Amino acid sequence: MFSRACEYGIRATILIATHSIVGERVSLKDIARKTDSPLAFTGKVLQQLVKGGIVTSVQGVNGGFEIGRKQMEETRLSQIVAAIDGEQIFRACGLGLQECNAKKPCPLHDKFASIRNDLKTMLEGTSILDLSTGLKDGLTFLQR
Amino acid sequence: MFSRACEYGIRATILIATHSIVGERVSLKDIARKTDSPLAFTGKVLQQLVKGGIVTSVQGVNGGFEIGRKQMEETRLSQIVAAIDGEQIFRACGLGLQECNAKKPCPLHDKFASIRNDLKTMLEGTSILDLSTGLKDGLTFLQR
DNA sequence: CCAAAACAGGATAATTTTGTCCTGTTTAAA
DNA sequence: TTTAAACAGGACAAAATTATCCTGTTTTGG
Repeated sequence: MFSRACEYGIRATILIATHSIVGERVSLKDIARKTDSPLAFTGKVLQQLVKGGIVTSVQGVNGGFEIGRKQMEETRLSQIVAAIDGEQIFRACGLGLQECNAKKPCPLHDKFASIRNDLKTMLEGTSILDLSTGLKDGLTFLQR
Repeated sequence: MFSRACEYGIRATILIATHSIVGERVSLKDIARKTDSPLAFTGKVLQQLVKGGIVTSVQGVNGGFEIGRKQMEETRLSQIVAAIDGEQIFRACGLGLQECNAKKPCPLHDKFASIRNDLKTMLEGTSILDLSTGLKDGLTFLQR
């Protein structure tokens, strides 16, 4: 569904948020360890998220990644996905046709568009904060 | 969503069905042309579909691919996807965790499972014949 | 029988994705 | 001021996916 890079990015962002909630920064090293992700590669993904304005990075000793309270409330999962995988997943034809629309639909168009739209709605309706609270309370997990 | 290979496979199968409905076979050459797919690669995908029992191939002059009436009624889109991309898409965690379930869910588990299940239901409820009739009647398309 | 059409399948190549390594810069603390 | 922690980013490597090429086998029609 999502690329590896995107999965790592979402996991990293959720972890960062749970730390930011209690006023802490997280280092890439800790992110990689706590989300079971390859360190250097996750670093690249985080660079994309910083550029995309999803999370903030602080260099130097005691640096790391963080995300503001308002940001975690307002940022939607759809934005993380878009920042890493692009908008393709929200628009693309299920059968890979470049020009597939209501006027000239592929055989799966209607049924696929319905699912794709449900996915879009779900991703747009889910904030980083939504995903982080369960993790912070030990109800959800980011490993294995 | 689906791999390229899978998209080609679905498009090929639908095209084969529209020809089989009127008692014709289609050659790989025609399939590639009419579905805008790379010939040799599509050939490989079709080999998988033949092995998977989705379509039948006939060698020699006047050979090609075909699919029986009963097969096209009974075969579900989910089976094509499974034959090429595997069952991953029906089971996998949205965040890529290997062990994500109701007992130990990722933060997105419930919301993602719901969408994934809708997709599964849709694919299992759609037959090759369903997809082929619109194409045969000129209401849907497989190119561009 | 022979030629040509057509699928099967191995080998190889190109591209994309995933992943690692190394060097540089920033920054706080000792 | 020096050191070490930590992110940034370029270069490179590995793996997976996508795509092509070529040879072989099957089969029908002339």
